Formats: sequence, C-alpha cells, structure tokens
Amino acid sequence: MKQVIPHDTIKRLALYLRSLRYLAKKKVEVISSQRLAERIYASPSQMRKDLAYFGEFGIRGVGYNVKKLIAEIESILKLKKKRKVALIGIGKLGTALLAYSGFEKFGFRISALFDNNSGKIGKKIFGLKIEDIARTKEVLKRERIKIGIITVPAADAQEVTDRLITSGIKAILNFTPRYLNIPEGIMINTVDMAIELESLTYYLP
Amino acid sequence: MKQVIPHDTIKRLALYLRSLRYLAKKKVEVISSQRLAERIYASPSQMRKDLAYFGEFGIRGVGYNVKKLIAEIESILKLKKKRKVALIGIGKLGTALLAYSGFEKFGFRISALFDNNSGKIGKKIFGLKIEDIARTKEVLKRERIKIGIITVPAADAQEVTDRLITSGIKAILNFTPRYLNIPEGIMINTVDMAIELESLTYYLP
DNA sequence: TGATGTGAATAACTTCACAGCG
DNA sequence: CGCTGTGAAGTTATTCACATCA
Repeated sequence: MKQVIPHDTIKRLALYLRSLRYLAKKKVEVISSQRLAERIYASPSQMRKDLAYFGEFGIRGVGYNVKKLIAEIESILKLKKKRKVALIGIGKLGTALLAYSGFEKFGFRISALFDNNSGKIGKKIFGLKIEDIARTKEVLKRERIKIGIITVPAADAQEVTDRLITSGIKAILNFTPRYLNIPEGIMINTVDMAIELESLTYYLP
Repeated sequence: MKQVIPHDTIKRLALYLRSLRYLAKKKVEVISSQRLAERIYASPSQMRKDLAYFGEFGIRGVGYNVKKLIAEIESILKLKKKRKVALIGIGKLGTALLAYSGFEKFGFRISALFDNNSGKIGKKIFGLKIEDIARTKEVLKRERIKIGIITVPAADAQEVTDRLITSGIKAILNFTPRYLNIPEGIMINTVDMAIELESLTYYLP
C-alpha cells in the first residue's frame, strides 16, 4: 500500500505550493490543474498524478480551492510548523545563506551556527553565536534541530556529516561538491553549483 | 542520428570529470567503469551508457585512461577553454558567489558585474567594477560573454532574463525562486535553495 | 457541462547480460 | 581473461483519454 513517492513529485509539490501562495495573495480562490501546472511548466495530468499519490483534493468540473490545497500540501510536506535549522561552516557562502531571506519566508529559521575556526567561535553574527563544531551533539539535541545546512570546505564535508548524524540530524542540505556517505533513514539534497555551471556549457553553440 | 542527450547524463559527465581530475592528481592512470561509477553512486553500466552517447573511450579488458577520458569529457562539455561569466545582482548571495572559489577552479571566471542600484554602480569589488544593468548589451557583446548568473530579487528575475537574452547570453544559472520564460535555444539551470529545503522536510519523521 | 481522478498506453531512463575485443 | 560497449529487458515516470461526478 505505502508506495515510494518520486523525489521529483515532492519537489513539484513544493513548487505548486509556492505558486499557490502567490495566487492566494492575489485573492485567487480556485484554480484548475491546467493553470496551476503551466505556472511551473508541468502538464496538468502530471500535476493531478502528483496529488493523486496523497488523496483527492479537487472538485470535478471546478478545480482546486487554493487555500485548501495550500493546507493539504503543507501538511504533506510537513511544513505546518516552523523548522529550526543549523548552519555548519560560517564562511562566505554560509554567511550569504544566513543573510538570505528566502529560507525565513518559507518557515525555516537558522537558529544554530557552527564552525571549527577558533577565530570565529564565540563571535556573534546576525544575533547568533557561532558555536564550536565539537558541540553539535549538545546544542542540536537541546534545540531539537533535525535539519542541517553544510557549507564547509569539501575536504571536511564527510567528517561534518558523520558528526551531524550522530548528533541527531535527519536531513541535510549539502552545498559542498562531495557525494556524502549516509546511513539509511537520513535524507540529503545536494546543491552543486559548479556542476550546474559546467553542465550548462554543453548547450552552448 | 543526432539524438537528444538526457540532462542527467550531462550532469553525471560533469561529476565523472570532477572525480577523474581528482584521480589524475593522485597519479591514477587507468580506472574501470566500476570504480569510477561508485565514486558518484552510479552504476557501472550507467556510466558506460552515459559515455556511449558520445563514442568509445575505453579499452576492453582494461578500463579508461584517466587523462584521455578527462580530455574527452572536457571536449564534450565544451570546457576546453576558460569561460567568462557575468553576475547580475550584487547583493548578499551574489557577493558570496563572487568570493566562492569553486567556479574559478572549474574554469569559469566571473568577469562582469551588473546591478541596478545606483549606490552600487561604479563601485569596485574583487577588482571588478559594478556596471549599470542598462549596459548589459554593450558590455556582454564587447566581452563576448555567453553565460549569466542571476542573483537578483525574484521580482526582477524575468525582466533581467529578457535583457540578458537580447544582450546575447545563451546560458543562465538562475538562483532566483522563479520559473523563467525563455525562447528556444537558451538553456537555464535553476538552483532553488528554498525548494531543496522544503522538499527535505517531507522525509522527516 | 467541465475539470478531476485514474487505469492504460507511451515514453524515458536504468539495469542486465553477454558478445566483442584488446 | 577481463572490462568495455550495447542491444534487449526491466523499471520508472509521464502523458493520454475517458469515466466520473460536483
């Protein structure tokens, strides 16, 4: 009964959600699969299939109630409550992500910072104290943080990952250009900016 | 004859390449599909299929010559020469990317900066002058820049994209949380950090 | 009537398995 | 002999097409 849902379906749900929130702000009350799907360049049948994994949320002959569908997708993605997130590696990229308002807007709050550089440990940035990477276990357990964002140098990535996992982290957003070894039950999404750039040039004339 | 290559194949080629460069640095001269594929958690047959789109590069019974395969993949991905890149939107994220050494390491040089904020225009950062966004056409044509990285606010993303395309840009790395409308012949990769984060929580217990 | 929900059909991608060749 | 290269088989994802029902 409990089938595995394609990761792409999960990503598209997050994309539908973003569009739906935009529509709700514009006071749109009802939308068809046709019009919602075209906003993210997907097909209407794809959108309906994506939802069909989780139930029936539309009204035949009418479409989907925007507010209701927002609530349903938030529930599916477990986005109902705000999530605390840890950021590991407070270098250039880490600092940029800290300043990036995008996460906050989607209900994520970076609420713990870690680094291994003694020059940084103890300093405050954006109102948050940078903790010693050695203290992840203590801090993450106390704060009940389950999500980590890794922006450390590639060479440290696996060690940091292992440490986070023993500290109770269950999901990782990885910005390092490394494939990370993880046990069953841990989820990783990797954002590999260099690969995205390299794979672009293939399409140049 | 000329079939379409899956984008995932192109991305994996970039990943193989990264591993191969690492191996070359370690003085490894020959590698099997088995051992190269496992480095990026792909299957050996997948790796061979990926290469088979482009030709025969291995030696039966032996494996692949590391240096030769690097050259082949660089040629496929058109990475033989250094590429100049423009960065549009010199805010927090843009500045972080500018400081990020990762691009340079892979043969990309950010060599033009643009913003629409008159307080920023004319200032120098990392030795580069921030140009007025209105001057993209002039600068990009002169510098023969074909790749743009967009780190502007989401609301400006489509306008900036249109402007880049009329200025001769052929490939875009998009960091804004927007689906961008583009004509045939232009390639976009989107790095949507908020979506990556939102799609992670689904897997939390 | 009109858009959803969904099996069936199709297409795309991945793995298998082995022939081919250094 | 061993590993590549590759058709065939298997699997997964997407689209089609229409029955269904507000």
